[in-house]
Amino acid sequence: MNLKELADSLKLSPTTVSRALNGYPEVREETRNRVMAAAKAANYAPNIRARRLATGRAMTIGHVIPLTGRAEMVNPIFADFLIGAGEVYAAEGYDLLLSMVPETETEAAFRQMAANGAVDGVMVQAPQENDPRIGLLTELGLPFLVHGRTGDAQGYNWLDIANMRAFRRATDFLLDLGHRRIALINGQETFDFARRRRRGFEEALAARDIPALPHLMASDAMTESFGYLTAARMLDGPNPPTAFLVSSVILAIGVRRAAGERGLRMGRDISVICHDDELSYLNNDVGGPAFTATRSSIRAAGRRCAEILITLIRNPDHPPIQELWDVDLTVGRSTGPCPG
Amino acid sequence: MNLKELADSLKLSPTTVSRALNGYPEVREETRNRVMAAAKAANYAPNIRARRLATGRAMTIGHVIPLTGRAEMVNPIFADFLIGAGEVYAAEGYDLLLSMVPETETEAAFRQMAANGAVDGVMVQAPQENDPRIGLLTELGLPFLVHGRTGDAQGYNWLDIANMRAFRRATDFLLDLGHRRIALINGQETFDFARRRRRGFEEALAARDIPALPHLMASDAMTESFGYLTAARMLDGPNPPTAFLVSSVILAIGVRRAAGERGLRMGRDISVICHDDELSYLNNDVGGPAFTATRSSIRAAGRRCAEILITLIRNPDHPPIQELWDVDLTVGRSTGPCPG
DNA sequence: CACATCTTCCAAAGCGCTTTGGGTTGCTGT
DNA sequence: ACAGCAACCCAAAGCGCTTTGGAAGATGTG
Repeated sequence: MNLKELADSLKLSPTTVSRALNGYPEVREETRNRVMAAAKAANYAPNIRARRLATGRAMTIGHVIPLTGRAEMVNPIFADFLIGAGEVYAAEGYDLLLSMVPETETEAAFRQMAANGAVDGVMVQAPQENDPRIGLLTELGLPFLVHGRTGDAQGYNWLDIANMRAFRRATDFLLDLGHRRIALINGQETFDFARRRRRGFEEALAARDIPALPHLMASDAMTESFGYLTAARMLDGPNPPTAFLVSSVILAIGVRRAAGERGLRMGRDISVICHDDELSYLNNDVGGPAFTATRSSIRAAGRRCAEILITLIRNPDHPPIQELWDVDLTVGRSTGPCPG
Repeated sequence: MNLKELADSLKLSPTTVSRALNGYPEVREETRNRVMAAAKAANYAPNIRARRLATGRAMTIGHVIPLTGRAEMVNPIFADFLIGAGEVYAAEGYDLLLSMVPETETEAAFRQMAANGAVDGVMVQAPQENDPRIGLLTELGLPFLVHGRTGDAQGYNWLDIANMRAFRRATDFLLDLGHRRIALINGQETFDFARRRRRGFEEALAARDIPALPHLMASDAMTESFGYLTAARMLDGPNPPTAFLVSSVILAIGVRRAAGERGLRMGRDISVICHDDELSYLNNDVGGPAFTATRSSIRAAGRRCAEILITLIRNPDHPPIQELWDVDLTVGRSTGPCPG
């Protein structure tokens, strides 16, 4: 059943039926009701491919996930972010086009998207230092929003959390508890967020004239095993840390495993603070927070990012939107005074 | 730049340019090369919306994720599955349309998709008992593939792992080690996979005349905290289990936390077997498997599911494809003989 | 009553591609 | 020299919708 058939069955023109269905005013209320009823009865839904061609809008937003071959940076995070964004897209009538491409082909993927009109805008996640995607998308004229930021953070749209401030605060918290040998287990420092976190960490130490110890700093993809192996190595080495600051709950779980195997009790023998993205399947709050954590819901970020991007798509001349979210520090059972 | 302009610039008809670009034989090799070169030089990409309308194919596959409000069942699993499927889609030229809808609206979402022609087929995940989606999609005539299966598993396309066999084998393994009080921490038993796993568990016990103990069986969304709370409750209660069989690594991490807090060493004081989906950020293999586990890569399943679905879309009259994957049991450090 | 103004509807022209159903041209064999 | 046949190319008709630019009829105005 298409528009023409529906119109014929109603003895109306396709024009009128289209207008009735889309809420235009030039149609009598009674006619509109007739049309609506007939459409519903016939289980009619306008062909979305034809509509997209006719309107010139794709009503689709693209998320391009670069596949790196290693544990995808995106993986632990992107599911929740996607769900948050997807909720908003659905509510606003946008489709979500998810594109997995080898990292080397992301530029081609974006060029393709811009040229073939598959999407009205794209979401950019996990920017790296001087991320080429930002310049490229600007050049292509495709509306985009960056979750995170990089470079001077000027002239493009982004939403980010205050990573540096969060990690500075977390470090101060550990220092106040008397810890001096604090380890940092970070995400890959090609990513901007990880660099900022490290800087927050280092600044807090520097402010108290405490040297950052290279053997107590590590960074890589945020997997449980990386957290485990790193913590194990540090704990077994000379001058082991008394506290860990780690960039995700997943890493923290690895740290907990290493500590547990060595008979170290978290919050007593050893302290751990992590960044908690509030992943739905890793709730840190049941029975009081297990980990002391800087926290910020990645799903909420996804929702807000979607809202902003849709605003930008609807208002092409909108000035850049930049939003910085502050981060809570929640005290849990994984931290305590420095022993000894 | 559109096809007509490109054709004009080449002094050819749109027909010929279209054919040249799409690899049809009725065009001289020399002409084809000229067209290709011009297209590349002009950075031309055919408008995908127009192409979709003209061909009648969406070249898009839909994944509908029902939002339940609680920790989405899909969440821990679906990211890896999606990545696997997405790789194949990208390679085959299909787009992935991801649709998050409140659970109550999934039927409407499918009807919409079928009527408006947004997708050529859909992937169905995590089927429940007598899942209404199967009947609905059959009725709508939309090609679909179920990851998992339900009911009599007849007459529709699915790919599943041998859940029952896996859990029966895992239970036998624990029984052989001398364990008699074995706890089952399962996913929500509205899902078919969880029911099968429970049956495997129960059959193994029944085969040795060991009663299944209701207070040692629990099922809910597979979050870390559910694993933790349940294990804690069981361990603190009367007749605590000496072994746990759990439905995911995430649950197992919760169990490990509960055990750790009680000073119980895994593999010595207590045994744990889990099902390992080989999530990329929860690698169980680093330094030898931490958990004894039944394992099957969810990402590989995603890849294969995508392949099958594409086959079905390309061959509408293909007889049902049903694929059952066997599951390995990997022995790790989390199991040992029953103490005492 | 003539004229302007809404209100309500429609015909037709796109949107940018694919595809059907021919036409030309040049070559072969007789 | 001419029919027969490939090889190569094109005009035009869709695909199913939206949207422009009226037209017809109803209503108000001086």
